[in-house]
This record gives sequence, structure tokens and C-alpha cells, in this order.
Amino acid sequence: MNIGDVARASGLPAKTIRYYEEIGLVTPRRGANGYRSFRDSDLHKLTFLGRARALGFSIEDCRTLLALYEDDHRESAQVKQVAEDHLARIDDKIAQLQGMRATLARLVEACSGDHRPDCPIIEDLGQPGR
Amino acid sequence: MNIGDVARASGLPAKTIRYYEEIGLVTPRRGANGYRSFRDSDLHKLTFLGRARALGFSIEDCRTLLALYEDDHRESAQVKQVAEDHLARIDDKIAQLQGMRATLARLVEACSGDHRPDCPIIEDLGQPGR
DNA sequence: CCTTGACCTTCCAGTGGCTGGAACCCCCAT
DNA sequence: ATGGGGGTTCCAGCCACTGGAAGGTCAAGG
Repeated sequence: MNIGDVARASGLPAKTIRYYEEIGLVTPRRGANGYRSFRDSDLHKLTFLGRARALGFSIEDCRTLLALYEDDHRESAQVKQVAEDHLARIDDKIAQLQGMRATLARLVEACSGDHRPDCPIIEDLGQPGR
Repeated sequence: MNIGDVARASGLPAKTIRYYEEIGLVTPRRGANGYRSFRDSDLHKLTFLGRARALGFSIEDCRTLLALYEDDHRESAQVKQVAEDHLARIDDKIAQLQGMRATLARLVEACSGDHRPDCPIIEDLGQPGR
């Protein structure tokens, strides 16, 4: 399979696949013409990566998960640990965004949004604390 | 005021303040020794920026908001528009993260997390579709 | 006067995870 | 021979900083 084929099959852009090769996540062979030649196992890996990335795992997490994916002697506890850590980070992010959202929503609601310059949003941003 | 003073007062790292100067968000004067010399108005701007950034506004949004902050003839509708757009982006992000969270939490729960290799998380990631 | 140490300066490089573009090669159909 | 749709490499850029090196400045203490 050429890069275009695996791109279509995995849903990843060809550019991303080249990048993944560059950082050592996949190592396709090369044909006589210099083209990358992907095996089924490469496609599986790329699909795995696409899915893991879609769940927000970092590239380094993906590297770890991929190693576990390939390792018949993995312990599910290792996988679970990575996933739980990631889950905690997601929760942090959500909490942070919800904090912003709450403040912002309050300000937006308080702003008349008309032709006058008075604006609670600007006023709040001008305040040091909170 | 030197950069250290405004850094303490605004809560922004000195590095960040230099960066903000570089991209034209603040333009402190310079003393005879080459040191940046910040006026009160500069400090106000930096505080404003710190607050806006903490609410997740992009640098470009901050540039716009800062211009409105400085403009006595602004219309609050302009400010509100920027804030509402940002709010919508935050909501998108929260929704996306909650989607990830839901999937991930389900998988984590299903994983026994013991010494055996069988793992629903890895299995799910290995699946092409959702 | 000299040293120390805290402060300031600039410049360069790196982060994460791609993405766009230029310039070029390869292969097949017309 | 030509055109189009693959493929290749390499370089630059995105965002918003952050770290570090190498050096200049200033005030206090010995």
C-alpha cells in the first residue's frame, strides 16, 4: 500500500503519516522507487494512532500505548494507568474551561451590547484580581 | 517601573511581557540604560492582558479587546461580539472534551487493570470505526 | 574600590502536533 | 509527448510562550 491508500483507510492525512514515521511511530518499508510501502500491520498501527489521538492522548502516550498494543505480555493495569492519567488531565481541562465559561457567560449576559461604550466585560478585564 | 516590578504587579512572567512587547501589545519606553520603563498605563494593559488570557482569549482577541479597552468611543456590542464568539469556541471545546471523557471513562471502567493482557481499552483503540 | 548578587538586555532554540508550500520524481493513459 | 495524479524531500510557520546563554547595570556591603 502507498501512503495515499493508508491515508484513506486510516483517515489520517498523508502529511501526518509522514510525520509519524519521522518521529518513529511507524516504520514503513520502501519500494524500489522510494515510495513508502505499508503493510497491514502498519495500517493497524495508524488506525490505532488515529483513534488514540482522537481520544486526546498525547503523542508520547500514543507511543506507550502502541508499545502495549504490540506487546502480548502487557498487563492491562499498565494500559489502565495511562488512560486514567489522561482522564484526569481531561477532567482538569474541562474544569478549567467550565470556570472560564462561567465567568465569561456572566459577563456576556451583563453586557447590553449596544452602541454605548459602557461594558461590564471590559470593566472586569480591567480589574486586577479575580 | 522596571520589568520585574510590572511582572510582580501584573502576575505575568517577565518573559511574557517582553514577548507582548515584541508582538506590539505594549510599548514601554526605555531608560538611558536600555531598561524598559513601564508607566501605569502599561501596567493596566498588562493586567488586562493577563486577565483576558486567563479567560482563554487568543492573542488576536486580546489585541482587539485592548483596542476597545483604550477606545472611549467603543460600542459595547463590539466587545460582546468578541466575547460571545469566544464563548462559543469554549463550548465547542468543552463538548469535545466531554465526548472524549465519556468514551475514555467507559473504557477505563471496563478494564480490569490487572496482570493479564486482555484490555478493552487497547481493543477499542485497535478498532477502526468509533 | 571591588565584589557580589539581583536585576536587566538580546538572541537563539525548543515546545506539540501538525500543516502548507515549493520543487522535484514516478507512473500510467491518451 | 503530454497531462494528471500519485509520490518524495525539505523548509517554514502556526500558537504562545519558555529556557538558556552571554553579557550589561546597579546598589549595597566589605
